[in-house]
Amino acid sequence: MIRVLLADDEHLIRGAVAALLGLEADLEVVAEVGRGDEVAAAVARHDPDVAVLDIEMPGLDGLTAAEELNASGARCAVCILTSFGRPGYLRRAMAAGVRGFVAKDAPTQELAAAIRKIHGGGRYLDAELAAGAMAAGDNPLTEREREILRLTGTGTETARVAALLHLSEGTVRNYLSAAMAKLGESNRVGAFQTAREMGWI
Amino acid sequence: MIRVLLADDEHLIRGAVAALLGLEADLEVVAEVGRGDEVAAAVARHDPDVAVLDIEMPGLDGLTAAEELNASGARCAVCILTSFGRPGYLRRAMAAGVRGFVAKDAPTQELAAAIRKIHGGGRYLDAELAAGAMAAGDNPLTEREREILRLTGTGTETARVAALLHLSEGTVRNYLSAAMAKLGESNRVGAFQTAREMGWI
DNA sequence: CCGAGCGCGTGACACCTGTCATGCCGATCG
DNA sequence: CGATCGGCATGACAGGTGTCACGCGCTCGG
Repeated sequence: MIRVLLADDEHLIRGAVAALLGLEADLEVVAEVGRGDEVAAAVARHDPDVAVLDIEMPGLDGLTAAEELNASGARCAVCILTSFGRPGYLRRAMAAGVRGFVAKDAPTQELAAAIRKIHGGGRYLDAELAAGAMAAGDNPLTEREREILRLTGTGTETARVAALLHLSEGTVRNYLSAAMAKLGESNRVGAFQTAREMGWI
Repeated sequence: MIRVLLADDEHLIRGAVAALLGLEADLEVVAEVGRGDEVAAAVARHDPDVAVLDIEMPGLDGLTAAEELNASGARCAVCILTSFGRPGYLRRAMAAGVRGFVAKDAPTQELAAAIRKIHGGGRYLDAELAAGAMAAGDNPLTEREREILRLTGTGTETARVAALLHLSEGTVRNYLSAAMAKLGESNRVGAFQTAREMGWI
């Protein structure tokens, strides 16, 4: 019996996935959490064999939670289950020691297959996503660029961003310009969108 | 036995929701589709009692599909199941004759409860979402404003937007200015984000 | 009927943005 | 060690952006 922990902020979906896994004779969902920052405690308490983590979650995102588990030397294998097969996500997941990466639009049986595979010590990657990640290459943005892109991407005015980061307005514009050049976009809106699309923010 | 049609573009999630509903003795999933433009044909063929539609789908979004069903006088009741409880979505759904609206982060049992309720001729609305929709009020944007906001929101340069719509650049900027005023934002990025947040685009 | 209101469309002006040249500092490497 | 490269930071300039006043046509309600 493979003991599974499920982390996803959408309660109904979490229950649905639990129902799906419940149909498998060799899988048992032993814990469910709805926030990233509850993952570590739940793993400690229930000692699952496999943790299935969504990425977009309140508190702490699934990738950071996976990094945390890895750093603390947790025994359980981690499988990411996400809507967004963004290249940057896959990279970060691999770097965090994640062994499985499944998209929410993968075939129905794929999650159970991934869980079995990684529980056996193997890895499970969606071929499409892996190819996409290879093609996209590494994240070219620096930390400052990401930070400024994040802020301006939510509609924050340049002046406010500058104030928040204790920078001159010109400097903020310059980071945006650098990000735009790296991303091949001609304005901040496009730069933000493609950076997000790539999972680089 | 209530016959249910399921429409969601995320294959694995669709299967999971089907598994969830399969646990209910009085519900039967008779058809699944992954695209909005396949909903009408599937309804015609399988004659379900209730159609559960996601909003974000390729081909045709769930709200438009619901409008289509309503216009064609289909017998089946429609329940929207979505990640995003945006006020504008709920409004459009109500206008389309949708009788149920459930968020993907609602409690696990809520979907089955909603299906039973609307199959019995009632309505089922998430109280939180309904309150939010009331508070937000109507969509203040005109069609032109929405169109231009959509385009600039994906990074398209003003000049290109103007060319696409056969307008002067000044006119494009003016529509954006109007949208910004209506949304209480001071730049196009913020305007796009809040318009999307509200489900007004 | 006819003014009021609204959506559409435009150009001119002030201001914000994107670009460029420049400098500083720490890390890497022959 | 000195050279080189990459990240951080800034100001000046040109061009794009947000605002405003204005005009056109349509649709209501008085």
